[in-house]
Amino acid sequence: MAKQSYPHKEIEKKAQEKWETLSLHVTDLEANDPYYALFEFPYPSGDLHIGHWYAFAVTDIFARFKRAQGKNVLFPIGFDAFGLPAENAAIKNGADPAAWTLANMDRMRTQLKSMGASFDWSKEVATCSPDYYRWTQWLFTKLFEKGLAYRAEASVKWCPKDQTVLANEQVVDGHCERCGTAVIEKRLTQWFLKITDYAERLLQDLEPLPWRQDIKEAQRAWIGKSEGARLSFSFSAGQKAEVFTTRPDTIYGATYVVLAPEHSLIDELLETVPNSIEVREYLKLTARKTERERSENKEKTGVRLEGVTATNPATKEEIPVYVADYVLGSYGTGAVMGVPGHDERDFEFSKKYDLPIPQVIAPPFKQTTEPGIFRENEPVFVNDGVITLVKHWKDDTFLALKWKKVDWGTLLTGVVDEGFTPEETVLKEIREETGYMNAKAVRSLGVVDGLFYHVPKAINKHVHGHIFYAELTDDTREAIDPEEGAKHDIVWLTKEELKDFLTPDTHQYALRTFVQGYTPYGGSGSLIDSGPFTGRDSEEVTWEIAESVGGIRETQYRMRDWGVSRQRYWGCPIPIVYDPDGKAHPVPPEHLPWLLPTDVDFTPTGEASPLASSEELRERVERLFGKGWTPEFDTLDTFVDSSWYFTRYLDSKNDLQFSDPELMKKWLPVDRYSGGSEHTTMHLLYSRFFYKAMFDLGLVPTKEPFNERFNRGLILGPDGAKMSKSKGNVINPDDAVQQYGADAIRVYLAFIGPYSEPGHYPWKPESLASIRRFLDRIYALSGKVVDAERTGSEMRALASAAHRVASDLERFKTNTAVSALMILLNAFEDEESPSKESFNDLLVLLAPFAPHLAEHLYETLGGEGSIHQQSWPEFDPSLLVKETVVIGVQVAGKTRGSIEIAPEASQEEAVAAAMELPKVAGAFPGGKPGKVIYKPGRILNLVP
RNA sequence: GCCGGGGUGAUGGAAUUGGUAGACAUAGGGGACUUAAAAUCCCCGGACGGAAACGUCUUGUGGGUUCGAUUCCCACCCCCGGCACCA
Repeated sequence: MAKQSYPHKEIEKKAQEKWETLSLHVTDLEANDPYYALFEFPYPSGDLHIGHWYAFAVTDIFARFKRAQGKNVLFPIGFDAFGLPAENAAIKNGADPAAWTLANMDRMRTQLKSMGASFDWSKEVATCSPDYYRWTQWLFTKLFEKGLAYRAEASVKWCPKDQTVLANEQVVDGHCERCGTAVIEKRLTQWFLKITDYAERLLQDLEPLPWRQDIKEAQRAWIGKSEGARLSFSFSAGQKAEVFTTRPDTIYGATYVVLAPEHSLIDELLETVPNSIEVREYLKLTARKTERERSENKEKTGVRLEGVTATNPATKEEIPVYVADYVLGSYGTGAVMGVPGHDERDFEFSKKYDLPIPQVIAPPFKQTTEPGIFRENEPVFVNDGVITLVKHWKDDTFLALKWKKVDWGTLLTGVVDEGFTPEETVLKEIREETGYMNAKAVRSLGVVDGLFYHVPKAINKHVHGHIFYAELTDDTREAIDPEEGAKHDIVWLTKEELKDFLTPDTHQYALRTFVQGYTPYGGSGSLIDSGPFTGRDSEEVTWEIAESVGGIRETQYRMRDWGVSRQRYWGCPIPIVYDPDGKAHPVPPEHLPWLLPTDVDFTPTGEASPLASSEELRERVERLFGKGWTPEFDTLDTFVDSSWYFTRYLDSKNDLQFSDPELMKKWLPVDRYSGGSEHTTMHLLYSRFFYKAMFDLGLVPTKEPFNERFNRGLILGPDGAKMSKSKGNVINPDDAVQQYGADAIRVYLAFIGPYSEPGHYPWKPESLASIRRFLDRIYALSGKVVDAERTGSEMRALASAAHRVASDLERFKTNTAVSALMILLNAFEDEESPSKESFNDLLVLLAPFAPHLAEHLYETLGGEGSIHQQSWPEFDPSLLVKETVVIGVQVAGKTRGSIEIAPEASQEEAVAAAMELPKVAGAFPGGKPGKVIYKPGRILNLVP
């Protein structure tokens, strides 16, 4: 039978009108069984692109599925309508930002409706509407009253092209995220929200959320918690500098102190230092650099404050003080102690300025291969030893020992006996073990710890290996103890040969240190030259050491407060006015919404915010508050608008409250929130913070706004590159809808890959065509159905599809859900004449994916109401249990065939069936396998 | 560099969490229908060998645990994402 292509345009239009008439998607917020399915509301750019489709169509599939499952689903939509593009269009074409935005919203509504998504338009919000931003302002004033909003002068990222302040996240590689212009820094008085007060809670409450690891990790990294200690260093000139360190255990290795160029102590110190001109020069230089430039050039720079020293509180040594811009003024205390032996950055700095690099922790190497694997939980014997690189008297080779009983290669080693120094031990060992008598230039290369099991002595050992270098002056040699000589042969090897020859890791370390020089070790281990703590484990005594120098525990966060001021027009006006003394006051609720003035010249001047040009605003303030009062001219970051929109959906028309508390109690937190990965550390973190602040104000019912969170992937152009106008690979969804229909696009996007994992998928027209074919086949099949009893095979196929689709959709694995539908269709096409009843169930399963086609066919077959009011078909679970299963038969783990048996068949039956297979029988001439592993319904493995 | 997530056919991706690897599709090949093409339908579809039955190999690489490993453990290589002078 020839397939006909179904008339998608007609069908889709009709179905959409039907849903509208039935008000099918208006959620009754009072009804039971709430399920809040949320997606990030779009910016009204004016054109619906394929990314929107991916975001909304696939979440719509989920929303429809949840409804079929009996949930009362809220699936709202709105517009994140403030923002730069409207203003840029205004600057460019003289358009009114408000009119431009509203026109775009109109256009997008039409496009959005063509998707056939079940959005509840009755609850639409637009952040630029005074009805909405009135509450953004109200919430801001609440935060202000709670002390969570404050003003401070800060250096901000400034885009010279957009003439605006950028959030840290909007700066990508030192360039403006939007226009790519290099960002500069500027100092302005700004409004900030105290997100740092919530750092710990944002971190703690992240833990139990059912989110993917990568999302949580990104947020954790952004918060950047470090636990450490605040230590105090006294200066020779009488001052004190506090430093923050996460490694107080390395304080015996602190050889200098660094102050950030912004450090408050510097001004005072400048008065006494003899090289103040040089220091001032340096300060000027770094001030001119942006933070970006400072970190771009990783070459460390700094200037010593001549004549000033600090006392290392542990060693009591006087150490130099530097100003260097590798220390940030904005983090910790703006001062650090330099520990070059155990910090990469301090190491670089010390090398450049020729500072000593003492080692205070020995890197440990634990033996993990035979012989001598370190035995955890057994007593450990600690002693000192030496590892010596002995250079040949003439050649550029080194003495190594090739052991006779074991396949080992080592350097010369020895135990440091009571009453001997390591240096003495070196000379002693050279003589005793090799007979060479004249060595010189003994030089220490540091310490390395070896932890291993000493097989002959049957004990765990922890040896502090003092590494030395020595040179033989000549080949004068005496006879050695034959017992010593019997253990190993002496070989002379080059550095390169040693690398292959040396067995223990500790000796490899010794060689590396000799060849490359010392490199800083940032881990833990036993302490060296650390006063009373020498020999102890650095990790164990960290806090003891901190306390011994009067340090106090402290936690630092990398996250900074959220700067929310924007020197732009098209945003929510900050609801603040200043009295004649310049003190900030919140605009009281009766004056909200605090309207965005319209008599504004929004051409950026770079000097003041566009609102400063409004006469009306100035007059308004004087009229309402009195003479001499002035307005705030900045607008809010649009991330503030979007930090609470999901609470407004619940009660979008309320003009007494931002949302109804009872409804919030019922509907929050959002059950499933889907959006783009790009919002992981901005929107998602900001809205969590904002919501928590609201929670503390008693405004919302829970401490977290979102339960599940899913980040979606990206649709690429047909060429596999990111869609962009310049590449000419942009797919216009409107065209695709014309050609294939909305349903085909929806199913295609669901099938492209798992929605639960963000992947990158090229747009493949041939694949879309195949999805359309799939829908056409369903359409064709509808002509074949008959009024008849449903068959067992139909029922089984339906039962497993219903089960599979449901469990896959639950986990957002839309691709396998579609594949289950395809399998179902394949099964139905094999039926002589599928029953109408069964086909109807197929349509219910299809309905979330292809809502228009399913609606049409449902109606054609005489269905009452809408298919989208039908509930998910339920089947007897026994239908999922197959009568027989095909299981693999293995011989010694190798597949040799398969048998079809009842899932509950006994082992005897299974073995008997397997023995029918010639290949299996052939493997057991005796007729009996030695061992049988039988997992009913899974596998039969026969082992000889 | 550090932290996460991954590497499965020509391609997108499956695999009940240790049980016949490659579901479902796409590209490709062959056939049917047709004067022909399109559409549609049927068959093949990891690699190598073989006419075939079949055999050997195969989930980034190398080891290990196990009757059995894509799945668990160790080492290494590569890709993607986040952070990056945060002490």
